[in-house]
Amino acid sequence: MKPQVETDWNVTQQSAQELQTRLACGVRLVPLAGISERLCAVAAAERAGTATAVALADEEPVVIQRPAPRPYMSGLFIFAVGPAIEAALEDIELRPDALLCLGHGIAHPRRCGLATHLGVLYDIPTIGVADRPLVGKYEQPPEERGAWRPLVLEGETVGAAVRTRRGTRPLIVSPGNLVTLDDCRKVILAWTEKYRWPEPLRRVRQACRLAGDAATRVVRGQ
DNA sequence: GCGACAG
DNA sequence: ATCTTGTCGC
Repeated sequence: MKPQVETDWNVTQQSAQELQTRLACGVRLVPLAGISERLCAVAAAERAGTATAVALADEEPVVIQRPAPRPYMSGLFIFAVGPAIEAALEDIELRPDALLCLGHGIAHPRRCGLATHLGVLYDIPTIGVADRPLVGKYEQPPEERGAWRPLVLEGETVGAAVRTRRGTRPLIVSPGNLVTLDDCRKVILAWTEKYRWPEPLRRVRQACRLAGDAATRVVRGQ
């Protein structure tokens, strides 16, 4: 799949932030049509100037590495890994019903985290899932799987802390684009069983870490 | 002003 | 993310 818009990833911090503010206006938090059978999970990371992106729609994950336009910065995650993600998604032939993204959606200082950014670029439903909040506050949900509490930023609910498994910290989910917060909770629980992370995200996270570590060893010359 | 700060 | 320490489930 290809984005609707061509992006210049080599931009200054200020224009990157301005782009985020602009893209946030294009977000539509409407209910996901039907049950999303065909999901695509996406994970990315930057290390030592190299961005690694992994996309998984079928059995085999697509692993891509590209030079990072800029180092990772909190709040500007996608500007470190954008080219790698675009390359990985280009190898996904069949357009998925939704993108499950490692990172935040609207739970972001400018309401435009990685999941939201991708959702607007590709005009596709996206859900952001993260280990912890970037911004916002939540109360601890009960221990039962499925329990949740809203993630509140500036008086607005921008996501949810969802207990996907007993005895583990909740995951932070937020709408990216073309989904509701209810959709996010529903999808995350539907794809979680034994582990804290939804299975597709578990796989792309692991593949991303393995590939990233390997690339770092090459850079170091080991 | 200072700390916090997705991967 | 990565590292370290402590706890818990199999």
